[in-house]
Amino acid sequence: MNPEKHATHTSLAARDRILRTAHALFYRDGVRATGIDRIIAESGVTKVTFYRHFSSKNNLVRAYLDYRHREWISWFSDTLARYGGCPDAIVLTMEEWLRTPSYRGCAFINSVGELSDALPEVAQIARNHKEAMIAAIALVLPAVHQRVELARTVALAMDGAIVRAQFDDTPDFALNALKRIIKSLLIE
Amino acid sequence: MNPEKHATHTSLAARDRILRTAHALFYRDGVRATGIDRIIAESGVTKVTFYRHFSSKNNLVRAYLDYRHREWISWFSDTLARYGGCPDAIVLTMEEWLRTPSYRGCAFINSVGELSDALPEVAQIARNHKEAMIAAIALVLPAVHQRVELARTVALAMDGAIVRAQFDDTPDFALNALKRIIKSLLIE
DNA sequence: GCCGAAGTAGACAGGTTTGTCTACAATGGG
DNA sequence: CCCATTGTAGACAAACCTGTCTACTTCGGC
Repeated sequence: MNPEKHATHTSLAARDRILRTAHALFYRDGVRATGIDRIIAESGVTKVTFYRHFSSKNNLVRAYLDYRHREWISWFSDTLARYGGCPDAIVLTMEEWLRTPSYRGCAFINSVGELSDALPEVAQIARNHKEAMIAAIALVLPAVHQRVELARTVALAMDGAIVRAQFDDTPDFALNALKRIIKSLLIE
Repeated sequence: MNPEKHATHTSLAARDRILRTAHALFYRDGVRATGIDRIIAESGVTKVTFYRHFSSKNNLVRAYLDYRHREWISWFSDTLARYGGCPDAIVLTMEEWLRTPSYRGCAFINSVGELSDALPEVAQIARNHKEAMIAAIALVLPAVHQRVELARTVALAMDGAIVRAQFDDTPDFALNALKRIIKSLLIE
């Protein structure tokens, strides 16, 4: 009855392949620009298999955003810790991300711009994602009071750097500006 | 020979109606989500008329971004001046924009996310737009040296506020965070 | 008054989109 | 060992996309 419990390893592999392919294509080319047929062909399944796992493209988009959220947040938390879990870790972690060759901005910001009318809950999904990002940031900030409010402000500057690095040739300016803003906020 | 010189007032009206309709729909619903047929129907022209003015959808998109750029920059400069042309005018101008009911974020950030592969020059168009925005900001900042560099940093924070306000219910947090960042940057 | 530019209505081509359908094979747990 | 689940291949429907085409009208400048 419960598909989660009855899923075999082969079915998990098929579902997983679809989700990974969708993630790669949706993130790289955009959700609207990517057709179901393309995802089906590149993940090596058939249409029936696909529609048995995801009853519609919108459901696949929801699964993609959920998958992206979990992957990105765990990568972000781990990388902040790897760089020492101090305020400086923020810019270093961002630098590592923004210099990734496959970097194409924030999947959630991009999806809100693309889908706000077609998939209304995407705004709420984006808010949840940013809230988790803010919580991770707060952990590496000094324990001033209103630490979460400070983390929110830092997160807003990060979003500015994220979109700026998306259309600049190099992320250098975005990273320098972010560093300057964080330093300035922490001096007070 | 020169279509600019031979254009009659009726033809200008038709071209203008198409451009305004395209602007409204592209900005509200996104470029990929808006079909040519819809723009044609809502601007009250026929397909032949449309394709006489814009030889392809991509050309219409370019014209839309150019139109948006000129309109937005002149509104932004005027509004900064209207609020006194001082640093405080930045947040007040942003507040006026972000509280507009039709607010849907920055047309250029949205277009980069949607079209970066389909229309490669959109990244350059976005950079040009932000450069003009930075120049307008610099005019209201105190005449410190490196004023333009300061304006660039302020612009990055504005971009953060722009995307944040796009998926929040109210722009209150984005505006407060922006105010805090600008104040902090100007204290030094 | 003629001619070119710009307008009208609407059919059409060729491609792409999402989603359904039939028919059949493999496989693993009760 | 049987049967539900999951998989395969591929045709199909119905809508939508961009762009072209024919055929006719309106209007302004030379």
